[in-house]
Amino acid sequence: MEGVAAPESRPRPKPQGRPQGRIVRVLPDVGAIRKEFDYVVPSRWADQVAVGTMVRIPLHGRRVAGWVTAVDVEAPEGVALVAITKVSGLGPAPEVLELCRWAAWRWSGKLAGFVGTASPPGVVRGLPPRRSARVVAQAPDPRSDSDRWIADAFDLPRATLRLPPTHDVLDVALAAARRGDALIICPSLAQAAGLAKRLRSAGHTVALHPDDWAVAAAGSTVVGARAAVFAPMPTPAAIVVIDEHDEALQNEGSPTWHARELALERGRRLGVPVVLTSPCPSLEAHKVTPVVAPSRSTERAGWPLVDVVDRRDDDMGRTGLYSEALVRALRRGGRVVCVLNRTGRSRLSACHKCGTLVTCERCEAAMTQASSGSLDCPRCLQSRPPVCGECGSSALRHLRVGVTKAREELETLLREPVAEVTGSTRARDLPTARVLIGTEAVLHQVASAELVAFLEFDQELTAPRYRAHEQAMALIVRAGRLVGPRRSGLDANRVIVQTRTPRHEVLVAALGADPEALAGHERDRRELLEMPPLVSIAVLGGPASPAFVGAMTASEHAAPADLQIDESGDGLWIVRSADRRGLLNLLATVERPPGRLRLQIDPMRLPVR
DNA sequence: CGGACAAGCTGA
DNA sequence: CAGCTTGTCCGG
Repeated sequence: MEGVAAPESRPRPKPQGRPQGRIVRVLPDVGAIRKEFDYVVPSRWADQVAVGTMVRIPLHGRRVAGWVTAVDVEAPEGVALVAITKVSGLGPAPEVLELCRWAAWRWSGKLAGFVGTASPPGVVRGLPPRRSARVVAQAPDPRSDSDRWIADAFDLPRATLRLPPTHDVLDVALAAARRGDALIICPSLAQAAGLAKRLRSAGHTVALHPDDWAVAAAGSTVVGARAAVFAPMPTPAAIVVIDEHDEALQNEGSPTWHARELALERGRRLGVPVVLTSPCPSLEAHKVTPVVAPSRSTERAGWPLVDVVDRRDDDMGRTGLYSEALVRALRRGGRVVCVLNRTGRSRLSACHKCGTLVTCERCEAAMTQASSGSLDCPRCLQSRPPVCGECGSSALRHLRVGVTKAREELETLLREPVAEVTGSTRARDLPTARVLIGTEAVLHQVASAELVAFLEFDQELTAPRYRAHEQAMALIVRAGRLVGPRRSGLDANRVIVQTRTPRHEVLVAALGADPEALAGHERDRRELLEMPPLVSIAVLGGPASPAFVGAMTASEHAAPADLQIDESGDGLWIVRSADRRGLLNLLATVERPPGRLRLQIDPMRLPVR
């Protein structure tokens, strides 16, 4: 990309009648400004500005940062141009800038936000020389026979590789890097750093995004988390998205951009293959790529052993969270991880004496008990000591216990220390106890285990979120990576799932190592319920949303014929259409009313009515 | 975003 | 009506 290359001087036609110098268009790095402005470049810097260059500009009495988005533009009539005050350094190349423009349209976001994500974390004045030693990288893949199907996926313009949970993704990364400079996107930076290290051991020059921005811009394989989809790459040869089903690939805040979709778009524009990997491909991946899978036997071999414990006939009042089958398994040796997706001590309690449900005296919502013991109302944030509101007794029965209480119960049951792992536990100071318990965060913290037990999986299966089934499957996949591939034997590593719905399609698919079966069911359901990806949804919020919805319905711009607008209470509006392009174009063209408007396109979580 | 400027409000 | 607050506009 010329825009990124180190500046070199070459003759340019002198602009006529404008002795001040070249004129460039600049996008200011100021949140609320969507406009671009024209500036003069003093002649001493003329050779240093290209599309993407980061500059400082005077704007309305102050100096702000910005990006050059066009050079040698036609000067606007009747406006006295001001000069840029500084050339700060290199920024995203034109190719990435265009990708940012597309992203701003696709997720109704601000261009400056995306360009900022695509820019280096510090000032980059020049690029390091490209390192070309790739001797080891050219070595043949020792596993090329069994992994032929992986390399073959790169011969398609785009594909989803259904890689079993315990299959090493390094094989895919190597297959990509063998083709040249590869862009490899992982769900987390920690995963990216680990993969980068292993690729380097294999002889590849690897830039870890965003820290090694300049190395990437000079030309190398790039590994990073979701923002790496904007990494500078002069000569990309392939793009890989690892675990495309992982929610971490979508930006949590607004705009809700998704690295999978950006990777597909970037690959299409560059004409390079995009390979998504996942043990349980999302419906989004199914919709836009062919799914390439190994043989059934290879796939089965890469899934964990899953045991489903049917709790329908259990006396749960007596056994609580721990079935007899589970307790037997927990008592066997080895590291054990229990997962219960409820924080605190209890989510629902009743008085032990009078039986009254513990509710908030102000709003009557069920109160939750935190680890500290205090009762908190999740709705109106009232708080009170743990006593019955009716009779004042301090003896409470926990009807839906949280992790804190579950840990105490398990410790009593096993007569050995049980440690609670929370989201804030640092990986290096993981408790040394054999038995760990926590919310799903524990699956991110622990690297391996002999047993992973989901104490109450129905909560995941019935969660009021439209992606609940895919999310539940992703939890089993994650657990499977801790216990490893299936082996025979009574004491083999396994995932245990306690449930009252043992024939649930998620569990059937996990038991049979057959994620495709789940995808079929899920597609039908999403179609019926009009949920993404079969329709596109925009969630509008903020004080300006009623005015915006009004402007949308009154707009003479062609709206999609099936446009559907619903108010969901709490000031949110849900706008739906199966015609995504039409919906996005409408959102982009409707005049923005003054005031704050929050816009989320196809968010991971929808407000449920 | 944040400065400029206008229009509105308060107190004497 | 000065002096201040609040709102709206707009940037090259």
